[in-house]
Amino acid sequence: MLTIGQLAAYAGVTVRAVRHYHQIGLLPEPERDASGYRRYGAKAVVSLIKIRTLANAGVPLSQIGQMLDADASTFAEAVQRIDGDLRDEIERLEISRKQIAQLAAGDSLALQPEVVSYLDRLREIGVSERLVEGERDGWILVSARWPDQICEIMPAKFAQLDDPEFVRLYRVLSEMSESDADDDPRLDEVADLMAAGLAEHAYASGEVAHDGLPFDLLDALALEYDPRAQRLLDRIRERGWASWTRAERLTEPPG
Amino acid sequence: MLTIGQLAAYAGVTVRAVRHYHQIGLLPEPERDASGYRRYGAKAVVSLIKIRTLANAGVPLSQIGQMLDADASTFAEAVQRIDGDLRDEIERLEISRKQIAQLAAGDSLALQPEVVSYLDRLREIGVSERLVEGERDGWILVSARWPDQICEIMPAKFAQLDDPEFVRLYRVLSEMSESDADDDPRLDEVADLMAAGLAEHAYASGEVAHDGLPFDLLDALALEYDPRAQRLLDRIRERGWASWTRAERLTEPPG
DNA sequence: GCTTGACCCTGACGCTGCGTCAACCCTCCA
DNA sequence: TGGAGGGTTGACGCAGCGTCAGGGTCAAGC
Repeated sequence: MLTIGQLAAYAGVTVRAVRHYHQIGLLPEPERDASGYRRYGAKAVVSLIKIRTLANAGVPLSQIGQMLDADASTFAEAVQRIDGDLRDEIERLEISRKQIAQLAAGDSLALQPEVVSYLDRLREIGVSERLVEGERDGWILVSARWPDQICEIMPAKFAQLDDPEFVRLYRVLSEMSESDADDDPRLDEVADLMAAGLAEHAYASGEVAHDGLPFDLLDALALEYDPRAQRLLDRIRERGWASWTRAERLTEPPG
Repeated sequence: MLTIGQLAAYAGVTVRAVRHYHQIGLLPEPERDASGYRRYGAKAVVSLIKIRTLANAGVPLSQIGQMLDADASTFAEAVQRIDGDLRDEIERLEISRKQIAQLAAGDSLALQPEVVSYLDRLREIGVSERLVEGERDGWILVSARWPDQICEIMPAKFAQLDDPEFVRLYRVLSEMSESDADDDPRLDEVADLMAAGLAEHAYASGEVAHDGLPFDLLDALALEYDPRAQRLLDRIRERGWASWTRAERLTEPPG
């Protein structure tokens, strides 16, 4: 007769594992000797080895019991099912690996490569790191909800980079965000540039751009990054636009 | 301001998950409104999306916090580590799949194919299902501890199948195990056949066969399957052998 | 003003397969 | 006889939430 330690050693498992199998009813509790020790026979060793064989093959403990006393076809069925589960799990992990491989650079976190290179272009034209981070978070919001629209939106954004007025807009915004001044004299210039950009964009896209995008959230994000953005938002609204993120008119343009 | 439900919906996670991230300190607790509801701003949405991006990539929650405020090289390092973990996990599952693929037939549970075909051969020569099951469990014990020796042992076992005396031995054993008789007249014949087989085997292998094999366990297994085996064991010992499973002499043969 | 349904809150257990104490008992060997 | 190295039960811990239970709140319709 074997003690639990000998049994476990024979099957190559821990004592704790054996006791666990008892607890969940997978391995029957054996007789006890006078001092309360469990005493095992050879059949227990065989049972334990069978259990471990299935467990090593990825069968959940909860199903091993049924499988051990199933007929051949039921067994084969269960094997099929478990193999399918394993396949799914492997697939999930493969996807994870692909995803993590895309996380090489910091910016690419949750962003498509087009957006990453757009952000790099912003840096090249002299936009401050702070403003770029704000842009990045905005794009994270957009691409989280409308990942498919990103590739439709980006070409227009890249085109803007060739527009000297757009470049100037971003540079001035950069400087303003770096300064500590509460009320910057360049606010009106920036608002004019923005309004012009919005008008152009509205013309280009026929004012039907991207319904359902999280504009409120984008505005809120900007305000959280810099509360002074409220002043700019007010100026934009004075010029008849709903927000800088939205080519949508509140009022018709004069004339 | 967003409620927890809106936040969760935006990031595509459950409310429970968000609360969990609060609990483990991954996402900071936001302000509460007058009625105690959590109120979130846009930055929380961004944070949550970043968290989910890493989590979906297989990063453990416990490491996401550090990764989010790590510099590029630390981040890349962590990515490497996690990718390695994922690879290991996938490999483990692949092995599981291979193992489970080998469990197609019932007998092959924990047994190499050689053994399975040996058992099939036993069936072919008319050995009862009961005895085959006993053999099978014996081989499970042997191959659990000495899987590498199986391929050394099996050829000799297959050779025995061509020996008419061996075949007769197994057939008689079969019949005896099926009967209910407590004391079978054929015991002596069987013991003689066994002793002869053991002598042959001892000669063939030079009496040095397979030290450390679980002979006691094999004997015990047989006795558990059929306590009447004890009588047979006694007869074998009378003939000078330690056990039927062991080509080892207790006493020198007469003459 | 009252109900209804959809949210929100905290607290707690459940799942998987054991690892790892804690606190105590039993056996064997020097 | 004492200490090492077994054994016993009981309990918490792990990851990442799901899922109650037992409340309070909000907006809307009657």
